[in-house]
Amino acid sequence: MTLEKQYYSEHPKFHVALDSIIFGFDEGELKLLIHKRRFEPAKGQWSLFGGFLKADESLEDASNRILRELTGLDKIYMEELQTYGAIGRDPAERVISVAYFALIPAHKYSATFSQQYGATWVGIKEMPPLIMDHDVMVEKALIRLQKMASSQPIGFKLLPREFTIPKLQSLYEAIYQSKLDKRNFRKKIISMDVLIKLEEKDKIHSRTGAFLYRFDKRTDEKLVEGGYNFTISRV
Amino acid sequence: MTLEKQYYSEHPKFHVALDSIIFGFDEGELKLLIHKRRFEPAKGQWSLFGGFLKADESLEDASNRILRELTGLDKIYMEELQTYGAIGRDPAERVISVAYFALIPAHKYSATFSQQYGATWVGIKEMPPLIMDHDVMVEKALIRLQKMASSQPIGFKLLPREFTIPKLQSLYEAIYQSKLDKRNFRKKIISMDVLIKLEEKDKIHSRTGAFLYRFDKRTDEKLVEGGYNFTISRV
DNA sequence: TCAAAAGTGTTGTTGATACACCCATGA
DNA sequence: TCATGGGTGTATCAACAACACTTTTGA
Repeated sequence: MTLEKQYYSEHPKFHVALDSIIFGFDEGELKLLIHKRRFEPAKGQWSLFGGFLKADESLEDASNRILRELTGLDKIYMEELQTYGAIGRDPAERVISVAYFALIPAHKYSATFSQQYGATWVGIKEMPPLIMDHDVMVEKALIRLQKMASSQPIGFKLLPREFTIPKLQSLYEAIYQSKLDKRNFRKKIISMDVLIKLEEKDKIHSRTGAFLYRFDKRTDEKLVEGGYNFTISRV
Repeated sequence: MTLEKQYYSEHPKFHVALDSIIFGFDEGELKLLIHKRRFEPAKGQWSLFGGFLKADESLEDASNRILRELTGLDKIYMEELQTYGAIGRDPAERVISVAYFALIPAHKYSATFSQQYGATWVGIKEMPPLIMDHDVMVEKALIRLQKMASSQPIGFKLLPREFTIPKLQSLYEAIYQSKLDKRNFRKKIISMDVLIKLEEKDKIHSRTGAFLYRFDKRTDEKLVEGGYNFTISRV
């Protein structure tokens, strides 16, 4: 045994898990993907999706694996939220859990996966209590999402490729949980130069019909990089 | 063996470590506290301070322990930066490392501790290469510090209790790594209502002497809570 | 007397807010 | 014809950026 092995082996090892706070936007509401836990402890209670870290994968790989298994989607936007390591957080055994925060375009999410894992979308306003410290994670993720929404164009990650300005506004309203002034919203978002106006209108969601837009990927990337200040007066 | 034990035990365990990115401000420069590693692998190379998580402590406790052992200081400002878990990051063994970002008032830091652990302050501009992924951690911490400086009054955590406005400005300049306009800086910081002007002047650092100020803890807390926008034109 | 740093105000510009009416459409 | 939601413009105000000279003092 080498010196470093000796040294390292003096120290305890821990289970390392991952938990995913998965946001989606649908029916004008910000939603969270959760399920009923399938094993003890707390079997049957509402929980975030998660899993244990495997020996041959990095944390990001593991988190991506969980998202892929669950949604069938790849290239989902994901970032680390925080790592939770309180001693009694898992009543069964000590587990260090790395929480990841993900944004998925809900319209792409196939319901077949949903059934397989018992996944359920719940509106964040109607969210049931979750197990362990999962509620704390969600609260922190929501704050992160709000900050993110005010510093980079976020709609890209949560909306379908084509969308109307009223839809985009309702996304921001769902994230901020407050109403916005539609004239100021439109003025601001257009001045940012990230939207490409299309010819067609969406006639499904209103009688008048609203013009469809697309995000301009190039501008979006520039804005993400530089960061900017997206403030819209809340009403 | 209970069901949950059985389930949990199917999964591998990992060493969990902590690394601290410790910033201080001294001699007009933003500095980082590092040392030469005392064991293999990479013995003798520059490294962040860190240590392994113990079975009976939470992550925050462990990070606080490391800071206390190292600096003799308690109640240091500290927050999680990110968790690093790439497979080959530690060449000896797989280690999941939670990086913490800390701000210490460098004037309180006693040199005796420094000797015991071989701690060395290095200016971030003159930083030597660090082991493993520690450089990446520092880079991320610096960006975090810059964002933090533009959204809450940060001087509180890095300066002595009494300081002059030119000192405070030089702290911001060190963080942003660019010069600021002193009239605009003064105007902005005073309008924020966090400073209490004292009677005395600091005559050590200049001939004219500059008035001393103190932070108003109450206002500071309000601003931290609400967040604000601290933008000063960079020159 | 001079070098070095502290301190001080104004103006132009930009961006945010507040706010009300008309239009298009399908039921 | 009416209810619903889409779309548009302006005036006020607050905040930021740019910018140069005087004062104090110790060496």
